[in-house]
Amino acid sequence: MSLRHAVLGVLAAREMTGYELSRFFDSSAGWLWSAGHSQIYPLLGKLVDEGLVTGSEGVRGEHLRRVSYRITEAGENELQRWVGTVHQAAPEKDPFWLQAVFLDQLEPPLARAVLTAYAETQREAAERAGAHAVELRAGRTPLVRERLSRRSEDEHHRITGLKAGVFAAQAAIATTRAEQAEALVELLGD
Amino acid sequence: MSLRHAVLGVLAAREMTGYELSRFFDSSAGWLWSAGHSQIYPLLGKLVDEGLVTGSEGVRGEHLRRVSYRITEAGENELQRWVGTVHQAAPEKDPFWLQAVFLDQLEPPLARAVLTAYAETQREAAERAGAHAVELRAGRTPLVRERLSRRSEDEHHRITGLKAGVFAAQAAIATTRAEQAEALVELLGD
DNA sequence: TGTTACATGTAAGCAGTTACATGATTTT
DNA sequence: AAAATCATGTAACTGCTTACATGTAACA
Repeated sequence: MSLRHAVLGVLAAREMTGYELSRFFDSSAGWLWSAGHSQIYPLLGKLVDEGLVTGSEGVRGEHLRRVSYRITEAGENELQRWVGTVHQAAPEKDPFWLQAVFLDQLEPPLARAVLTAYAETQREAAERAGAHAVELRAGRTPLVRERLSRRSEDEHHRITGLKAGVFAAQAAIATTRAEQAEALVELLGD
Repeated sequence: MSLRHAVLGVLAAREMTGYELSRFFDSSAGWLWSAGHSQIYPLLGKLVDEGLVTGSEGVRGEHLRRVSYRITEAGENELQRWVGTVHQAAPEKDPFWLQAVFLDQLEPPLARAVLTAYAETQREAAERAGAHAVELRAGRTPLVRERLSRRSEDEHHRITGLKAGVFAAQAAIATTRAEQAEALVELLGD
C-alpha cells in the first residue's frame, strides 16, 4: 500500500513519465522506497482508473510514445489523508538480526566476518543518507526545488529542514545498526 | 527465504509441532520474525520433502492428530550454511519514513501527532526488546535453556551473551528511531 | 454446558522480484 | 555501426496476509 503513496508524493512535486518514475524508484539513490518498472507501469494505470492521476500522451522524437503523469486534486487529497494517518507499524522483520541470533552456532572468526560485513554496509548507507541530507539542506536536489517553487518563500527553510531531517534520521539509524553489530563482535570471544 | 531458516533455527533448539511453531511466530513476543500458521504448515511439508526436517505423527488425547517436527543433520547443515553467509541487505523500505518525508504537507499539529505516535510505539518496542535481553541473560527463557542443554557449560555464558546482545541491539535501534522521530518534531515549527 | 486452547489444513488475493518482450532515439 | 539510454509493457513466480474450514481436548 506504500508504493502508490510514494508515487503520489513524487508526482505532487512534479509531472513525470513512467520511465522517469522507474528511474527514481530503481533501488537507486538510497531513497526511501524502491520498485521495478514492472510494478510502476500497471500501478499508474490503476491510479488513472481511480482518478488520482491523469496521463497525457506525447511523443519523443518521431515515433516514441511517452505518457506524462500528473497528480489530480483527488490524488493530492488521498496523499494528504494517508500522510496524516497514524499507521500501525508492521512487526519488524530484518533478516540480518534473525541471522545474528543464530551466530553462536558459528566459529567466531566466521561470525565476525558476517557481522563486520553488515556493519560496513550500514556505515556506507549512513554516509549516503547523510550526504543526501546535506544536499537537501543546501537545496541542491532538483525535485525539492520544484516542490519549493509552488510554496511561499518563508516555508522553504521549514520544508528543506524537515526533509533533510528524515535523511539525517536514516543516517542515525544506520549508524546505530553498525554500532550494534560491532558491539556483537566484542561478545564473540576467541 | 528467511522464514525457512527461522523455523530451522527454532527446531535446532527443540522439537516442535506446527501449532507450537505458529504460536512462536505469531507476531507475539516481539521476536525477530513472524508468520501466520497458514504459512507454517505448508512450509513444514516442503522442509520434510527436502529432508531438512522430519515429522513424527502422534496423538493428543484420543483422536487429535499432532505432528512433531525435528531438524535433521541436513537441516542443521543448511542452517549453518545460511548463518555463515553474508547476504546483501535488501534496500530499506520503512513505510513510516516514507510518510515522514511528506509531513511538510501537513498542519504542524497533525504532523506532530503522527511523529509522537510513532516515537511511542518505538519506545515500547525498545522496552520489550530490552526486557527480553534481560530475560535471556538471566537464562530464564525456556527455548535457550533447551539449546544450552546440548552445549558444554563453558559455552553457556558466550551463547546467552550473544543472544541477549541481539535483543539489546533491537532495543538500541528502536530507541534511535524514537529519538529521531522526536528530533523531527522540533523541526516542525509552530 | 460453554469457552478457551489445541491442532491442521486450504484458498484468494496483494505486493514485490525476476525474466520475457519489443522497439525508438541518442550518443560514441 | 554499435552501445547506451529512452520508453512501455506482460508473465511467472515467491512471500505474505486474510479469510475460509474443520474438528478435538481441557477447563471453568
